Amino acid sequence: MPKVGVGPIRRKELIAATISIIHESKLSDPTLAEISAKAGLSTSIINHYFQSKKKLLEHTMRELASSFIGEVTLGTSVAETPTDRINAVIDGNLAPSQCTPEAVSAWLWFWARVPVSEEFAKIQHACDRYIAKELTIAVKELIPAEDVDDVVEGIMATMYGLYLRFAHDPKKIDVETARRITKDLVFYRVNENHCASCD
Amino acid sequence: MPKVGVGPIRRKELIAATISIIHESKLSDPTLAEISAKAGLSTSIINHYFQSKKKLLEHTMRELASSFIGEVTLGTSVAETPTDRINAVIDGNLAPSQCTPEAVSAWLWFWARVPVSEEFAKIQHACDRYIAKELTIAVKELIPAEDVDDVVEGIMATMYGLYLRFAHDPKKIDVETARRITKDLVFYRVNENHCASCD
Amino acid sequence: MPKVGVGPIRRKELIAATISIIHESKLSDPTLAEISAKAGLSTSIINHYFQSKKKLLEHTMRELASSFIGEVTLGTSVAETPTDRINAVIDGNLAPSQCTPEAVSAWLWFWARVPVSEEFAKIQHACDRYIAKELTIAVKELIPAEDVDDVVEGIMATMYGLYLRFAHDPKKIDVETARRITKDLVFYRVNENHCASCD
Amino acid sequence: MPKVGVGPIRRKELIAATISIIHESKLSDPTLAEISAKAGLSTSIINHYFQSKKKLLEHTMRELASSFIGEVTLGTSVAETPTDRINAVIDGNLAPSQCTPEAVSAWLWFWARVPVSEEFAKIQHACDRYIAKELTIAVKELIPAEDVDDVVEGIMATMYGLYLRFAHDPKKIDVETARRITKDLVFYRVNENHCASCD
DNA sequence: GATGAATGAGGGTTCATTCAT
DNA sequence: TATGAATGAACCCTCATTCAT
Repeated sequence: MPKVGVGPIRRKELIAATISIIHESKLSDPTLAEISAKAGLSTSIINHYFQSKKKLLEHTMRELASSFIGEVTLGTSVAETPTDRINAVIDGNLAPSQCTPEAVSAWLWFWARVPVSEEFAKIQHACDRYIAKELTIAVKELIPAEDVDDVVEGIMATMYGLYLRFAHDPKKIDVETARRITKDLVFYRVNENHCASCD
Repeated sequence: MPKVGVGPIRRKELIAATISIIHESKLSDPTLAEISAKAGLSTSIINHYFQSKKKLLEHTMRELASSFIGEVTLGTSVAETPTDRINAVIDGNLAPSQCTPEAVSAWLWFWARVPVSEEFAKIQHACDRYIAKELTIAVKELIPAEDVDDVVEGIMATMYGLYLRFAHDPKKIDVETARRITKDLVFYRVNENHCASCD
Repeated sequence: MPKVGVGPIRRKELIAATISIIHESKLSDPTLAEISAKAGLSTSIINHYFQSKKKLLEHTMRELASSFIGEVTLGTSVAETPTDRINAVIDGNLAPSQCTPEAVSAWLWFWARVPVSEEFAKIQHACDRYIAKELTIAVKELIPAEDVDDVVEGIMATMYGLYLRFAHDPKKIDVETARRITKDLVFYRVNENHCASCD
Repeated sequence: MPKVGVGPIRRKELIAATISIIHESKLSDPTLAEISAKAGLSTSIINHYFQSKKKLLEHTMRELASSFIGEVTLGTSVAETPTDRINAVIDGNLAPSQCTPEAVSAWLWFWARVPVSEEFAKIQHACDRYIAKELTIAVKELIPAEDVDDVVEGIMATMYGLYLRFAHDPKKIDVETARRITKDLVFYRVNENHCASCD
């Protein structure tokens, strides 16, 4: 049983503090002073565990993305039908754990900084690719091949757009509503079952 | 004929420079030095025409929003059917003028700073309200009342989400694709005509 | 009859505005923007009539000193006895025109800037010399020669000190009180008449 | 034995440097660059130990006032007669430690900035009140009650006025002269012993 | 492992001044 | 005579980072 030093603990504390501060400071760039104060530690400790502020932020976003992908995978790995899989992706994207005010703030902050950091871009790209891949697998079994890309792109846009709206007005919509809105649009599009005129 | 001083001209130049710099500096916070250099003016001039950096940014975002709303109104004002109106809103949102790399960068930058500024929040809220109102007028003539809000929310989320995707990867999709993706989702949802099983 | 241009008028307006602003801005260094706004003129005009801010301030203080000396001279020129003369100096120093909140503020501001400006030092020195001279003329007729300098110095210190107290708390003492306080100390010192034990 | 960190030391150094610079720069507003250079430290360190320039200046003036009151109290606390007490106040006010060119410059600078700062006003008011109180205790045992306030006010004005004259011309008078001038005026006023006509 | 001391680069802002009109 | 446009120097302050302890 490997002895877990205090290092990993501190790192997690600092990452958590970073996300908190991004939210509390209303998406303004977090300062090391704020973060370390939140974690109850000294400023210097950040450069001790991470090498720089940049790397702390990158680790933070990697953590965020990791949790996000984990949440989605949890659902898709047990999906049996295309519909199941689509539902799983949507439920994972819009899972309660991903829609806390803190997480949503962090995501928006992150998205707006993607262009400034190679590393951020990589992380974001990986997330996108993963979700797109999962959705494509399912969607292409439901509609003609030439329509697949558009629909997948549309689904992702809708989910990301709902994040944006969460971030700007957390009280407006809740997780259930967001899931319903997304699925409503999607399944009208991909499922014959949902055609109003056929009911 | 009112004599137009050099003031309004400089203000427009500085606002244009601000948007350019936001894009060029890859969404990092623009500095006055960058902006004024871009405009070929001195740093001091910004505080001369605007009172502070904050106000310059607020004016910039107001300009952005103004142009955006203008573009949408241009279309909706001549729309005759609900379908026309929905198309107009989507076309306006995703108009070429609103989807230049610069504009998209500015919007994303803006969205991520909404929480830090009262003024930003007001501007963003006004835009949202306007688009939501226009869409609601049209959508409620097409589907049951209890579904209207969800669908409107969904349409807006999709459009905003596509902006996000534009911002992260400008080469991936173009204006026409974005419009098609949005309309595809929307009209499958609100129009009996588009039901696949009925064709 | 020499035609009086607008120049001298503007100069007086600007000097008056300077004194007002020194008082209103609570003794912080006045800016040209404040002064010209107060005078209802543009900033540039100051450098037009005076060559620089420095010179405007010097002219302002010269004006202040000039008015001060004038006030004192008005009284001393008609004084017939040493006592008259001393009274005249004190009444002139502490004349209502010299004890307005604005004037007192200007004097304190001025005193604290004497060391920074050659010109200021000259003006202040001239005032000092003049008052000292007038007082000496009178005092040396009342007390032994070897005591004169000390007493003159003491009188001047008392008057200047009262200015200070005016400036810090205008409501505390008024002109009449200030005059009485000064004369009380002085005449107990220089006049046998005021000895309490002799009454 | 409490370990004294480097903090208090630096703070004292910076306060001392501030007073020096006020004097050396001839009462113009000291800049952080000047102060920190004088202390042999970087500019940033000032905001590290004090939070702002404003606070540094407030601490400096508080220190100045503290030393001043300490000096006076040293004398008054052992005064046995009213005359002793008055002498003690005068000697304390005009103590060598309070009449160095640096201290006098700092006091004049301070007095001229009292109106701009709440904190400065508080400090100055406290000093005034303390000196007035001490003098009143003594004076009211020597002269009729209705005259006490005037005389106290006069003594204070004289002492403060002498500071002014020190500041403007350090070579003109020395501590001993200043003390003598003040006491001369005061004791002629409050003591029957000093009446010239009775000798 | 953890901290406080100290720094230096860079930012926004103020302000007197110059110049063309 | 008077002004608005424009500048550049100087200032305060923030903040990530380094280093010795």
